[in-house]
Formats: sequence, structure tokens, C-alpha cells
Amino acid sequence: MMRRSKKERLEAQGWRFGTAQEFLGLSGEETAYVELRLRLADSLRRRRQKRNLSQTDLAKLLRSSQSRVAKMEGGDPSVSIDLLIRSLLALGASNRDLARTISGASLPKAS
Amino acid sequence: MMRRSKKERLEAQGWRFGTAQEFLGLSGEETAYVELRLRLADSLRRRRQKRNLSQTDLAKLLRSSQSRVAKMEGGDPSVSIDLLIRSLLALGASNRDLARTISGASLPKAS
DNA sequence: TGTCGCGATGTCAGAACTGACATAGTATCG
DNA sequence: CGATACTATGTCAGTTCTGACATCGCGACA
Repeated sequence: MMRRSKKERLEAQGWRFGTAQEFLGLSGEETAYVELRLRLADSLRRRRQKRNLSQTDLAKLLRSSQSRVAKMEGGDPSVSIDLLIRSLLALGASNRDLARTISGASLPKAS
Repeated sequence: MMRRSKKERLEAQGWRFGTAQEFLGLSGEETAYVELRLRLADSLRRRRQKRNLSQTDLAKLLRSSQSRVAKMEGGDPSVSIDLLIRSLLALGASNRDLARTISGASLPKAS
């Protein structure tokens, strides 16, 4: 499939945010996908922290595990967007919230 | 996991749109998830049709199969949001487009 | 120093998803 | 009536994702 290129792996786990096309040639569609993942990941971490939950707490809430939460927040390529979205919803995000995050409004002022 | 309840199956494949909480008791989070899937599915079909592509054409474009495209558009529970999003991106949707779709702006005037 | 809480990373068995194939149901056109 | 084009549905082997577990690093605190 088109999924899971070495490029993406690098991009996603190397460093979280670089905003853009970076130095490797990804098609617009691929960058959009990667950025989407990272935005959701960021949003998840933020929501969790705002609630003063540890990753372990959140894991319990999601019926998942601390390690997976860490991977979600870290933008690990082994995490699907599905899982990110379900987690955000579980944290009380609305569809509108998701939309905001996805379109890039989620990083208004970093920490 | 929280995924794939019989309810969802029914909801998702029974009939496409009912807009709301329907008669089965889904939590807000669950409905949001289901609606999200359906919105993306609808959006995909619309984009494909706007381009005058058959499901087979789109399948080729996505390097997938006609049957999977049919399932994507039909909101089949066996299709992940991941795949829907990747497909929409492949059809040229931007993150902003996705956001619009997700927040519900995607059904302005049906067919 | 020890240990406690928190987060990151690697691994793996089991669950979920995917492409492909077969097949069936429509509608349109000679 | 075929034949053709398009979509829907079921199945399944191969791939990907997921939860759980183990382990490591780091800072705080006594």
C-alpha cells in the first residue's frame, strides 16, 4: 500500500514538528497525512495535560496501556489515526474540535 | 476495545444517514465517531463522482480494489478512518477540506 | 543512595484491517 | 434477450495495528 514508507517513519519519529515539506520529497498528499497525525498527537497530549492526567491514567480511561499512549502522543507510525481520533473523542473532543485541530488551528501558542 | 459494537454495525450499514442519536443508546463519543465515519464516506463518494470516476477507476488510483471502495463509501465497519482519510487526500482534499467535512459542512445540498 | 512517579522504547501474540477475488444486483443499450 | 458498465456483498490470506509487558531514563524527594 501507500502506507508506512521509511520516509514517514523518519519524519514521524525523528522530530515531531518541522511544519513542512522537509528535505525529503514527500508528495503533498503524504505530507498532509503526516502532519495530520502529528496535529492529532499534539492535541491529545495537550488535552491530557490540561486534565492533569498521567499517561497511565489516560490509558486506563481508554482501556489501553501507558506505552500505547506514549506512542500516540509521540506520533509513532505504529499508531493509526483511528486510534488518535477515538482517544480524542474519549477525552471529550467534539467533531468541531477535531476539525479545528485538523485544519491546523491547534497550535495557537505553544506551551 | 471500544470499537466495533453490534450497534455500530447496524447503524453504519443499516442506512447511511439518520443524522442523530438514533434509537439505540450510543454515548456521545460513539455517535461522534460513527458520524465522522459516515461524513468521510459521503465526502469520498461525492468527490469521486464529481470527477466522473467509477469505483474501479478510483480503486486503481488508490491501488486498492473496487470492492473496498464500495465498502468505504458505504460506511462499512471494516473500513478504518485511516483509509478514508488517505483516500480523500489522494483525491486532492486538503487538510482544510477534511476539517470542513468532519465538522459537518460536507452535506450542503444532497445530490 | 533508594525508590517513586512519569514517560519513552522494544517486542510480541492476538485482533483488526486490507486487497483481491468471486459473485450478485442494477440499469442502459442494441 | 444478451452484453456491458457500475456498484454491493461475502470471504479470506496476508499485513498492520493494538494492548500488554518489560525495561530504561529522568527528576523529585527523603
